[in-house]
Amino acid sequence: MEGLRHPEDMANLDQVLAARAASDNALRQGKPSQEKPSQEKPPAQRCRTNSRRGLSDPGKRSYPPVQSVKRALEVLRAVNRLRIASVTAIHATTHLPKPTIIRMLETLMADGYVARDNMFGGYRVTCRVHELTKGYDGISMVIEASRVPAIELTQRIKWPIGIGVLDGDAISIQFWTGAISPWAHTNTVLGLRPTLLSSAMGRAYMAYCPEEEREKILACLRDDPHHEFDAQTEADFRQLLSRLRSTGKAGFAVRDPRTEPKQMTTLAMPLMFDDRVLATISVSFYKTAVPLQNISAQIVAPLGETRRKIEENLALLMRGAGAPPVEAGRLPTGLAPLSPG
Amino acid sequence: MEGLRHPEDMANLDQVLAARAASDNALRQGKPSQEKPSQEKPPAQRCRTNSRRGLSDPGKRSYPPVQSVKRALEVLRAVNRLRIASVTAIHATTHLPKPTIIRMLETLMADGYVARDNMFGGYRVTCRVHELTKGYDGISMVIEASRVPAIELTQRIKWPIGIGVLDGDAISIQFWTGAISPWAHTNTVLGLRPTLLSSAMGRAYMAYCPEEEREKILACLRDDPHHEFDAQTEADFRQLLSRLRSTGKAGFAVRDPRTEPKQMTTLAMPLMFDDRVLATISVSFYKTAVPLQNISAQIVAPLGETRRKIEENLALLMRGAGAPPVEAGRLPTGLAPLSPG
DNA sequence: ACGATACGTTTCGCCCTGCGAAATCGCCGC
DNA sequence: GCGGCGATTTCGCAGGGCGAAACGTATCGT
Repeated sequence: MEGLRHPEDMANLDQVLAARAASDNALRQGKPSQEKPSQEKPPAQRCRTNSRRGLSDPGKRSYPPVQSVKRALEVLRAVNRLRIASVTAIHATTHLPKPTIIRMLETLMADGYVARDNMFGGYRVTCRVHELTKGYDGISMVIEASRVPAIELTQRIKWPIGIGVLDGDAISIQFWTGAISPWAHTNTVLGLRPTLLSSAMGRAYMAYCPEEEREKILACLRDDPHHEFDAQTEADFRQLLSRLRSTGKAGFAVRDPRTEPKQMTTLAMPLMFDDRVLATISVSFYKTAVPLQNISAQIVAPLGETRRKIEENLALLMRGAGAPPVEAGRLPTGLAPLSPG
Repeated sequence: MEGLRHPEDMANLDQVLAARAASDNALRQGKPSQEKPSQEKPPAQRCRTNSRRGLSDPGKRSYPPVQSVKRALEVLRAVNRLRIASVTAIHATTHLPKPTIIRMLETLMADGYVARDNMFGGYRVTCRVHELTKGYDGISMVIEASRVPAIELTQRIKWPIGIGVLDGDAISIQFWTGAISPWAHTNTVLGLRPTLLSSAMGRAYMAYCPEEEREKILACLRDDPHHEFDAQTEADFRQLLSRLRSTGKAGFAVRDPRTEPKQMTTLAMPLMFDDRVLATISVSFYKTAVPLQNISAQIVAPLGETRRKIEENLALLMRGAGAPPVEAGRLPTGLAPLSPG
């Protein structure tokens, strides 16, 4: 319930987050998150993508947004809304001057995003627009769904959280809250590719992905000489996985204690939609810092709750993403906004 | 087989069509489509969206494409391809100067299409990009799939073809080849909303749409006092529909002969994907021009063939449109192009 | 630890591109 | 064949966009 309400709301997600950036940074620096007179110019601490520091501060923008680009996107959005769009209709919704609208439409047509002719009497978008969207499903969506809950979890339990997705024969870590964890043990883990066999994330993935996929992956591991994946190893691994699955929906995987860093452990859960594992989420912590009997309460329970929130978000985003081509409303109207009646 | 091979190819569809524009226009004017020395300047006949003339001629562009817009879209496309994109990676694929890339990214971020932070170390697209795509499914896609085959059909049988989609309690005509038919009987039918009960398109839709949808629509017609839809009418209509369905997949609907224009008739088929009717296609012709015994060969057969082509295209486009979030390849790689190894 | 190196970001002044009011053009309906 | 509507084009001005070069801030190797 505290998650996202509606795909539309997602546009605000990062704004919400941005608003939280200050406190994130404060947290990182151990300062109490006291309010500071907002008029006083903050110490101009730019944050770059390659900075280990917290969030990017949304204030300072060296470049003002490029006007023509904003307008073009506005026009493209309008054509999407209108389905079959006339210049006047676009003008009515965007209030841009008509020459500008035509200029943008010409530009969009030149790149093939929009088509026009009198057989349908207006402008429409073409399948080319998918090029502008294709990359969203997958890691981008997972991050969008995970960002807020993962940050909250880190603020709560202090240990860094990671998110990873399947990438070939390994997990690829794509998100990591080490920047706001007081106890991050390393600079970054972004881009690392923990093993499917011995890492917590890999095990969580393999345990909960659909059987068909699991078999295909195992077959690949078997065939690839890079992996020492003999019959015994496979049998042991399969048993590990089935034991994991038998713990039910709330199960979590643990990193093979024989892997580095040995003074830490990692604990992972799958992030699922339907029966697929879209990604996995993990927490890493010093073994000595969390006594064994406290792990359930201090780690597993919060992580499970975070997982639930993320999966809720994912479900909403998936629904919004793969919008059904024909709405199932009462009697759908709006495919044809041109209708004269 | 002669249809579209691959969603990617669709970008060329309109170019292919555009190349055909000249002959379309020639056809319209009854001139033999003789080649004219291409150096000789054609009579500068601009074609506008609201023109009844054939296709828009792709040559003349009063405005050159807006550079910054093209670049911004290029950057957005690159971010989509890269999933998590660094400035350098974008630079490598686009060869745009880095300041330009950053300027565009800032602009895209200002509009919320792109997000950035160091927790995932780069830029990614957000769910907001759906605003740039949303309008494609539905009529835009149907037209994209139908345009070429419908035009070919018109050139072959000469009678005008119409494409319509469900719009509330009627069909809305969204595409019409009257502009290139020598025997178009009226200026335009775009935007007209033929009845579900008595029009050929409406009947074709109702006959072949999923039962659940049909019942819902019939219930709405029953409840809406605007329609005189008494029990007897409904019974007759249901019988008509079931008789239509019983003719199998190749069935076609005919316009109620009591509706105007009475000297013509209209004949329609559904355009289906899976078990849904995405649109309907129709031909209208003078009753006296096509003797009853010739209708099957001169109208139904060519229309059926066209329908098949369009449905093939639709299937390809639908597949490309609703791309599965996780590819089912051997072992999918590429969700994470950042992987260092 | 400390430079070396790589990468992200910003500055700044020139110049050209994009702007939009107004004019033009083509269709439609009368 | 005229008037009105909507699409498209013209054209001269000026502000927006451009990118080489400079500048911080990280990471990496030793």
